[in-house]
Amino acid sequence: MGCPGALPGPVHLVYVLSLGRAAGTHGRADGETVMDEGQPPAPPARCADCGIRRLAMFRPFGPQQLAEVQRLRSAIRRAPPGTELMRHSAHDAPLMTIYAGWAFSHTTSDDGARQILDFHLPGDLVGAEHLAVKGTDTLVEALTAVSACVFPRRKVLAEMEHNPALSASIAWLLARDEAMLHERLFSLGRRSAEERLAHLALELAARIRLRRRVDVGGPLPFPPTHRHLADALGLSAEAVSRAATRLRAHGLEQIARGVLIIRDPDRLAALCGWRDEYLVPREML
Amino acid sequence: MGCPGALPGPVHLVYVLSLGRAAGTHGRADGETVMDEGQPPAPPARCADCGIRRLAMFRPFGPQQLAEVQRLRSAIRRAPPGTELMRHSAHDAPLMTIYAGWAFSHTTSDDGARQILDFHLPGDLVGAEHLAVKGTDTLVEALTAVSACVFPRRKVLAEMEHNPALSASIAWLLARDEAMLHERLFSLGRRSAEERLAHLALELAARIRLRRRVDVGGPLPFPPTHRHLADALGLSAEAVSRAATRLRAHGLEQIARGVLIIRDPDRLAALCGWRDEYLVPREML
DNA sequence: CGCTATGTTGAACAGTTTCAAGATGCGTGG
DNA sequence: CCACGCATCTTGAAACTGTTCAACATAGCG
Repeated sequence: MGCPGALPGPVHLVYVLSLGRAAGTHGRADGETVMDEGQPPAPPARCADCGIRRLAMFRPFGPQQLAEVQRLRSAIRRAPPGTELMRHSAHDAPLMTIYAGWAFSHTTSDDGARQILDFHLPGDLVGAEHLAVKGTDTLVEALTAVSACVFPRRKVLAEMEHNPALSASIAWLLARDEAMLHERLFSLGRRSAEERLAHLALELAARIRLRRRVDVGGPLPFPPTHRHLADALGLSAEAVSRAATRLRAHGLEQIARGVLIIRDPDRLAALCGWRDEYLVPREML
Repeated sequence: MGCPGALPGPVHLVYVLSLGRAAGTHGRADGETVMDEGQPPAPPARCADCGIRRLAMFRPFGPQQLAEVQRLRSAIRRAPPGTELMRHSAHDAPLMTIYAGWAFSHTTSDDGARQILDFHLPGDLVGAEHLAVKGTDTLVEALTAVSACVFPRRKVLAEMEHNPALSASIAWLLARDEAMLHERLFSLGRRSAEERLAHLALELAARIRLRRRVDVGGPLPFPPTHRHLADALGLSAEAVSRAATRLRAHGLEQIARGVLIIRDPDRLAALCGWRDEYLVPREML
């Protein structure tokens, strides 16, 4: 999905993560919409040209499968921060793959409590969990300016019926999601505020690095505010602030102005019981 | 998986959920192991005879696909309560479908804190999330006496490559899991002890009823202890006890001696913001 | 330059944990 | 059938972690 496939190799995606320059947008397919509400770079017209495709989170796709996937794409969407990208309770909520920028899914209860369920980075497939069940009013919102490919639910389901590679790929991504959710569940259930923050920072750092394949110790783009982190971690924004202050004071990590710096990965990992196996793909056969 | 397929219809599965009489176990396929460590009823030899197959949580399977799935099964396992059924970190952790009894997955940190990630009821596929990524030391333990079908990971992966129905079915089950995890995440992040317990009780009651298709208001089998509930909800056993006492006093629900009674579904649902859409299958096309 | 969103810090409060003691229930063996 | 023993559940009181409310600081943006 979202132009999956191909083998890993040297990729320059820094511009995608940091919202730098825009990519070319010529030669669209028939019937494709481009909703241009923001400034992030739009994905290329042909999936084969898509840098995202090479990222580690996709299973290899052959050229003909890639072409089939590209036919499923119904639109390209660009949107500024804060835009509601998707409402899963809607009858025909589509699937999306983030091409550039960050988004997040969340649920809000009647009394206004918000729980962020996941952050979405470039290359992530969003909404696959709602292929099967209608979720409970989950919203996807752009955290930064975002560009994404849109795939209609019905088309994807129809294609899955006779395209094992697509089904397997989606199953694969869902499995990875589930592993991440298990870790998050452990955080909310059994870790202290400080440990939760440390763990989330390490997870997002690992996910960013899987995409960039560079700069292991350096500053990483990190758009979420304390409020976002609090709503993801089941805390108040004040608790996040205090936890962040303590981690910074101990020289472990630093979050400021949209940038995350992991200063002492080993002590951080020891603090929160971090292990990275759950993000690393398993050999499939 | 675990004999999926077929359309809903009148089914008598009370015995499976309550661990009553055993089913016949003749005519096994070649090379199939039967590990008999306990007393629960074993699944039938032929997937086509499997009552579980008819349950709502599976997508329809044709007869030939059913036969293919049956060929993947490597063993049948019966085990008493407390048995470690599976260790996901193991190199070749298999997949399992529960046929009778309850199980649960959990992770335990170095300092002994346990987080239960999910409960598994008859018909549930366990371990699919580890097809793609090696989880972080997740263990599956029998909560009651359990019988289950075992499928080797490699065989399933190989079959998925060219069997879209299987891939789609697994994607479907993973999607349902993810929706449940989202709800659980909301619980741990944003609900009080009382609300968490109410919500979990409603969810498990709904899942039991999806299998039994009977007895909507009556007593339901409910094996988890306060300790299990606490570890699933991110609470202490004492907090669960206090929450349960309050819910009972208000005439909302009652948990005692392995039996759950939902006394006032409407007020319970209002209390915790329960909605059932996330368990109900969406029309696929 | 000033507005607004975000981050920081303090103090009172609340919900949950922890520790502890006792009650209840259930299976086992006499 | 009853007595014992162990696991589970219940209840109380103190301690703790995080929440809430409030004031202020800082940064980014028009």
